[in-house]
Amino acid sequence: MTVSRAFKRDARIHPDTRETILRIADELGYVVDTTAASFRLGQNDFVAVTLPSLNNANFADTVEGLSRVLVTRDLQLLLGHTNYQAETEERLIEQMLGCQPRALVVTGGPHSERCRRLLRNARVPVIEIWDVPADPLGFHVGFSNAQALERLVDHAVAAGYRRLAFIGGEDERDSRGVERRQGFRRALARHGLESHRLIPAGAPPIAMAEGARALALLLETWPDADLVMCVSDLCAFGALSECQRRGIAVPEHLALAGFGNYEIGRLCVPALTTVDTQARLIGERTGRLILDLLDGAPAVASVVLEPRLLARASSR
Amino acid sequence: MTVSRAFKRDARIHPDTRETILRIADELGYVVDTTAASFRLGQNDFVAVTLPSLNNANFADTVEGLSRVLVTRDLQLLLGHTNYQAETEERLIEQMLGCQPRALVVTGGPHSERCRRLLRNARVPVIEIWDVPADPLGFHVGFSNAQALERLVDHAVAAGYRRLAFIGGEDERDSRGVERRQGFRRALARHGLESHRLIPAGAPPIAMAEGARALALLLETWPDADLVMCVSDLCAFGALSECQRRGIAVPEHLALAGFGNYEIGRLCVPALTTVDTQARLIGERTGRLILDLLDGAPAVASVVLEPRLLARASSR
DNA sequence: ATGAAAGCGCTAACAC
DNA sequence: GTGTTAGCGCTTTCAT
Repeated sequence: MTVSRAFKRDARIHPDTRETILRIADELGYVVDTTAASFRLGQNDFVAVTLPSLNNANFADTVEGLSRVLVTRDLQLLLGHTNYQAETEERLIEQMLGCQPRALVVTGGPHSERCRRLLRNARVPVIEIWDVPADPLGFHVGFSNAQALERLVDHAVAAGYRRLAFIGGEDERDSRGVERRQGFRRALARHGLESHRLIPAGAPPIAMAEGARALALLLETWPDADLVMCVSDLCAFGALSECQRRGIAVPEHLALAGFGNYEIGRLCVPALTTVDTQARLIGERTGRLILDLLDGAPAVASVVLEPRLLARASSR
Repeated sequence: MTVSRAFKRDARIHPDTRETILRIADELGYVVDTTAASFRLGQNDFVAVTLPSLNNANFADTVEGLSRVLVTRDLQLLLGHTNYQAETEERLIEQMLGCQPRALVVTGGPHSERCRRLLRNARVPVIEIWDVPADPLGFHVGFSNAQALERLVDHAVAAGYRRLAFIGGEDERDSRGVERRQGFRRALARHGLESHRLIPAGAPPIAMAEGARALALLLETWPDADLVMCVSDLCAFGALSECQRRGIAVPEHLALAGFGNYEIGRLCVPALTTVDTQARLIGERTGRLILDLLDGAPAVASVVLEPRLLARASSR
């Protein structure tokens, strides 16, 4: 017991005793067994986070923001990725819950029924992020993907575009993409415009190559389109690159818009009109929510952020 | 005890009993408490990984490859990032070792003295990746960044380029960048060419914006350069975008080369000459090494991969 | 300031 | 095939 106290910061122990113990521990190469401590305390210092994909700058920004907050309490991130597969997510979440984390942060996706049950019965706070779930499992920090796309459509229609197309969002595994496409259709319907120019982009993750391919498909299918919205900036850049290869002037012949405010959209020529989802802020707010929960402080169950429209040169 | 058996694969238990238990557990949302199991068994299922940055497609590929191998044994990744800061790395590695992982994978960076001591005294295998360390701490899986750059220079010189410049690699916190710059200088010296056209890119992580800024600086400082090599494809794309904004034809007026075979380099116009570092393979080989170590199988201490040169349209 | 006792949830070993 | 027992190393609680 005295040894245990010697290794704690604020324990009542005689300085000499502590010093002796620490010295001997050092000689012996003794280190506190944190697995035993975690077990005894029924919890450890992990905050578990699931992501659809590791290779995504937006999610990386969120994790960065989350990490920045949690590191102030020496909390460790236990990261896992689902590859946009519900079964993988199920396995991952089960494994993570078994680790008894202090909180579980779940990024998007339609969850399997079993997964939803696991999350609902979890003995730790569950925070869904990057979305405003219709049927929340607990806490959530995010924004409305559909509404963000509606804003983008409103802006494009105000700028005079009438024959809008959308690339992506047809694969149910990417629920945020699906929502964006729904927002696209809803907004066009509201404006009394056609919303049938929909191009599939294939299985998530939707990257640049998919955008290039989808643009080629668009030119065949809906050559009359005057603006193409893409499920992400990466996809939009792929489309832009295909325009460049084909000598199609952007935005003169065809306008483009992306989603997510990735760095590529700021740097490419022309720069992409997009929506800033405030990825880092999502992480920071999630982190603060977790700290509030751990402190027993009052915590709002629903944090809804406002994505910001960024009008750039890829559309007029 | 029977419940415990029900959750184990090769336990002697009646199929009906197991089924009943699993069903009820599922209803209850019960999951095995792995902190207790880890404690009881004296070890857990973590493999800890440090990365300089989370927001990097190359590192993400490596983690993806590693994960794909480790998941076959239900090993979990404990991921942490250092933000290219030696002090952050020290804190991170200390915390990770406290978790008693089965192995510790360390990505790059110059380590602090204390950090090196921690790693050397670690009671679990330490694997350095993404480099061929001069003074290995244990195992390593990587490639020679310097040699990869030398190959790239050889190719450029063979193509007729004589006034080569290099962007990045001046900040010691990015040891791989430093190595690449050294390789650049060494190869030029070998060819009897000048190697003084060096442009700083600032603090890591070097992203696209830094590349754009550095290209502007290059045009002021070394306007005679005929080819610019960049510390990464991201940086090179930034430089390319700056060329596009300034109406500089690539590769006719100025040729470009990147590093890392990022997706952007394949899609942009013109596509980037680059080096494929086989990021995913690094992860897979690291995973297999770890499995060998856990199995007590003979494991090679040093895995050196061969980066592949990819000649594309951004240089002739 | 230090020590004694109990128990966290699991699993190896053994009994039936 | 299933149940019983014991104990992993720590920390909380209470006693001294």
